[in-house]
Amino acid sequence: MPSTPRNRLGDLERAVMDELWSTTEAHPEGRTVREVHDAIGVQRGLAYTTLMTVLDRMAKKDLVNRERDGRAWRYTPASTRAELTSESLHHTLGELAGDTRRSALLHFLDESTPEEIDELKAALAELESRSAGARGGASPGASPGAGSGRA
Amino acid sequence: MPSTPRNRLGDLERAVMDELWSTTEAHPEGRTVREVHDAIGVQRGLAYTTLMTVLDRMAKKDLVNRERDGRAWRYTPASTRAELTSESLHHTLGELAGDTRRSALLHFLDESTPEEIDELKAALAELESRSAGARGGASPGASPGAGSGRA
DNA sequence: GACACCAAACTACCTGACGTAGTAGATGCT
DNA sequence: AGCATCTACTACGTCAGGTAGTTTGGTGTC
Repeated sequence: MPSTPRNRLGDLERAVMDELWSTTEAHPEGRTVREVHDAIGVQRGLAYTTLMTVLDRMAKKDLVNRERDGRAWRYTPASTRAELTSESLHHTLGELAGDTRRSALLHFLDESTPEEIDELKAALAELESRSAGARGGASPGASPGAGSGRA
Repeated sequence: MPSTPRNRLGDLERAVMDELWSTTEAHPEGRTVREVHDAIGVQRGLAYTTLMTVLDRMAKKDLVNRERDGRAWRYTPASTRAELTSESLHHTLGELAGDTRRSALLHFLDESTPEEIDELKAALAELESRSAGARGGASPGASPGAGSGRA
């Protein structure tokens, strides 16, 4: 479990997570500092050590995991983007009492696009069909088709 | 419109908003620094000027509005708790691509309590009944009775 | 009118997080 | 041994937030 807040990421931290997330399929073993630096640091004119420090801090915050690979570390995201987002949503809503939460949700939906609302409905339906399926013979683990494939 | 990010509040800022929110009905005119200090500053051992500074900053960030009352200012929340929460939710989800967002929502729902899910469904229903009502007059009865209970 | 009081304005300091990076030490390869 | 590369440690600037002191100006009072 996270040992430190790990809420709102900084800009570079966010960029690092994006980089790690977007390459987890291609590099399940994780990425080294060098690779991350090449991917996002060079174009920003950042020093190698900057990425090293940032990744080190992120590991301490349990935003990423790391594993030795020879003399280097390989970093992997500790959570998926979806998980982290979900966490953030819960965090935001968690401080509210039930009735206020209802009101906040209403506001939220009120300012959502039809697409977003459809996504939400789809997720709700998915959840329901899953729990319905669980009564007969569950197939856990398998995430929905949408999953992680990013643009 | 907000001139500054106004996302994530600090602890004291949050406490101040809570205080303002929880007393808007009793004090629609808003509260003075003195009152806020008495309400939440004294028990924390904070100086009067601390609350003054914090409220001043919050006004500059458009988190609160203020209005003269004799020589003092009266502070009122610039948004309801629900609005600010909704804003935060949008902000969190706004950075995601459609498919990732769906996945995030699914995760979110997955870790939500049945009550929370019911609240969400109620909000969705409320939204729908409202737009239906706009068309020709369905029965908007929907939610109100549901989860709210506590103070 | 002088004075005390109070609120506001201004200024300052500390701390923690983040972005940034240099230097030193360890390790492995040739 | 020499060199490259990686990690560890340290440091610094900046910004936001929490904290509070000092100064200024208005108001009521005697």
